[in-house]
Amino acid sequence: MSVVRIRTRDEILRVAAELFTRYGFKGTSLHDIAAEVGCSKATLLYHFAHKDAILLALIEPARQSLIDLVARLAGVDDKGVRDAAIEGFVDLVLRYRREVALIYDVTPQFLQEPAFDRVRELTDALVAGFAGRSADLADQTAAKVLLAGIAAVVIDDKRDEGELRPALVVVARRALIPGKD
Amino acid sequence: MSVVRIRTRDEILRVAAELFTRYGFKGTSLHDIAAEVGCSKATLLYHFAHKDAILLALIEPARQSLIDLVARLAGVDDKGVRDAAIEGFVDLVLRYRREVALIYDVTPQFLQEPAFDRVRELTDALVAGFAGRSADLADQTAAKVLLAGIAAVVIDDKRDEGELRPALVVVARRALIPGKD
DNA sequence: GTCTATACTTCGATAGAC
DNA sequence: GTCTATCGAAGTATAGAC
Repeated sequence: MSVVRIRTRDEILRVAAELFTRYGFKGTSLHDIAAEVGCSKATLLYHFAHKDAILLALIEPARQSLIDLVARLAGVDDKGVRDAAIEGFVDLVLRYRREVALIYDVTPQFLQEPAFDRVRELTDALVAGFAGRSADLADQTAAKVLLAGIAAVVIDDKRDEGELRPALVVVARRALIPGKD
Repeated sequence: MSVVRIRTRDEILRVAAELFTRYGFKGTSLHDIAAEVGCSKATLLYHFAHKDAILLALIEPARQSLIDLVARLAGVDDKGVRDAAIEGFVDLVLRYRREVALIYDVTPQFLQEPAFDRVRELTDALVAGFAGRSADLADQTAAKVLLAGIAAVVIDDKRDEGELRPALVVVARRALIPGKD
């Protein structure tokens, strides 16, 4: 029945998230996941076409949130877009820390996956937001540095969201607000 | 003879660097390297104990430069350490762009390698330098963001060193110089 | 519709001949 | 120092049980 299907599928995702986070994507075999779930490798591949599809399913919610954020920023005027982008992105990566870590674990290997097709244009839009839609190359470079740096810190730093959030917003504002040095 | 040994070894490194850069570490098999070099897989593994050892040999010069930079920063006083760290790090990653990209390609998988044992303490020393040896958590967070962000941009951005260097130094200074927002 | 058994392919690595 | 042959493990694929 579909209840069982969903249960098994969810259990696979739960176990895979745990093992991918602990041992990395490449460090976790289908055999490992199947053993922990209590099923066979073939059962995994009944629910997911291949190993990659398990990871893509895990990061899908984060990807949707990124799409939503970029859509929201499109409606913000040039004056407010920088702050909206900074706060929106910091909130997003703090909310999806595990997913961000998984994405970093498998890039650049996964960048050619169809599911990643639009990710490049999404991050480009975010960079434009961080740069306040400036055409200046130095502003865009600063935006790229902050975007990648914030994501990396959220993965690596174990402090909780309450401590991390203000520090990340402050450094982004300080680096991206022009005419201060 | 040793001349031949060195020639083959160097050729393996040359080909491996090219293939790793183009297809990624995981996307390049020993078979691929051997075919391009014109030898067998067993010959590769005569010169290098395992596949990982080829990559470690490729990034060794960059690792040595990082050790040198950290040693140099230890002799700089608190007042000048931030600028020295920023300029030293930007120069280093621009000099070893290919190696930095290779490292990012294989982390976090390689972080447990013995050769990476001291890398964590080296980057910690660099973070302290970026933060001007401040004990403030917000300063240290800003330092981590800039360090990771600069490395990521150097990998991703195809502009040459002359264009990139000033933009990177400026954003780091702006973000890390306190009392400006 | 859900799952098992099993076979196929590729990969990193080893053994032993020359 | 280099080769051929082969191993074990991993990801993948499919036929068929229930």
